[in-house]
Amino acid sequence: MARKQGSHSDITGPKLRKAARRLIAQHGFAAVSMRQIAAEVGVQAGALYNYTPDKQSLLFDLMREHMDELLTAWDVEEKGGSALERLERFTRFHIRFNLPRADEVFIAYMELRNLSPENFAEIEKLRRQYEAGLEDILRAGEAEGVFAFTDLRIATMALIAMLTGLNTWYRENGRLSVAEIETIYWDLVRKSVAV
Amino acid sequence: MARKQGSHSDITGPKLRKAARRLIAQHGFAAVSMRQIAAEVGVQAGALYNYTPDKQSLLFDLMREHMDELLTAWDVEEKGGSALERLERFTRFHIRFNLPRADEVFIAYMELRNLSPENFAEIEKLRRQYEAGLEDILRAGEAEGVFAFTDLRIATMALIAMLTGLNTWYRENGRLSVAEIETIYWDLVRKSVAV
DNA sequence: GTCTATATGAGGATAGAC
DNA sequence: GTCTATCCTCATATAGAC
Repeated sequence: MARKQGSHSDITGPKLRKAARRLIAQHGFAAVSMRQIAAEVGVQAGALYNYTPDKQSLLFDLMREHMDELLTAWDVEEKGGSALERLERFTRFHIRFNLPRADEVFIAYMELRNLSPENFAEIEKLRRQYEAGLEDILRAGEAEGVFAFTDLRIATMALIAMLTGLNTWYRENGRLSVAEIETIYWDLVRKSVAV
Repeated sequence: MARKQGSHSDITGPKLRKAARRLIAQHGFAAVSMRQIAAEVGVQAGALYNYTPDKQSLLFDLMREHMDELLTAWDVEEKGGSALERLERFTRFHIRFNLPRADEVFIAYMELRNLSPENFAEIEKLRRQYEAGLEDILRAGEAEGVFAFTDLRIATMALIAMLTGLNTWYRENGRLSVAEIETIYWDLVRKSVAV
């Protein structure tokens, strides 16, 4: 039961991740120092190395955690049905999942170049997996005859870019609710691949 | 006629901009040092300060030059006509202009946070100008009754995000020509705002 | 215009005391 | 687990010689 005085591993760990996420999203990985992160956590820089072997691992862990959560959440959401239903579900899921995670999404897209080659490959694999989810839906819809597009791969990338772009201008407490935004985007998505 | 030996201002200047553009796009502004840039130019770091007052100005000049070229080029291209013609022209222009400028576009989107507040405001103004070009077209199309969308601002941002996203996956010598890509995207754009 | 040399500071990471 | 102190490297920017 007794816990050593000064032992805060269950507090400092999450605080470290949270501070790193916020600071990296705001200033960029290269521009943020371990000292800055430590200051936000409330410890000295040296103490951070009890929680991460180095700065690179810190970035990698943030990105992998984000991608894992994304894939797991989509796995739960994906429930079959017609291609049209599945595409609507994907559209709304993507918006609902990404909107409250502005920092994570920003980092996942902007800091790829700061990953070591091995770490980059791993994150890239997870991203491909997610893209494959949408690609499957579009392929199914084409087979059903409810979707039409010239190129499957381009349609996939174009839709993801369109939906993710929302994060660059969305601000909480804006003039539209998330539900309204979902519906507006669903209208654009649906028509863009309509027969 | 005579030129002092060792005077290379007309060579080193452009070389500096070119090296900075490439390195910043690859590694990020914060991660690139003046020494790295100088090495690529072929001079010592101190010599760069004959061409730029500081690192921040270097970034700002790159971004402003890019936005100026973009706005000037679109100004030439924009020739009136029906909203449908104008939207097709915008779509093809955006792709044709941005595709060969991967580094510039990347920097323009990724390094905004590394601009000083004043510089940020100026670049942001130019970006808004460009967005307003598309917004005008969509508004005109709605008035003509040839376009339909729920929200003008979202439609504008969604289309720009979709088109610009192309830069993240396009590789020269891929399986599709630029002309083919233009047509494929135009199909997606046209349908997404169709009545 | 470019060089070398340097001022001045900050960076990541580690060692050893508590 | 955290602290202080420190190593070592690298950064931007400037000064003055050529």
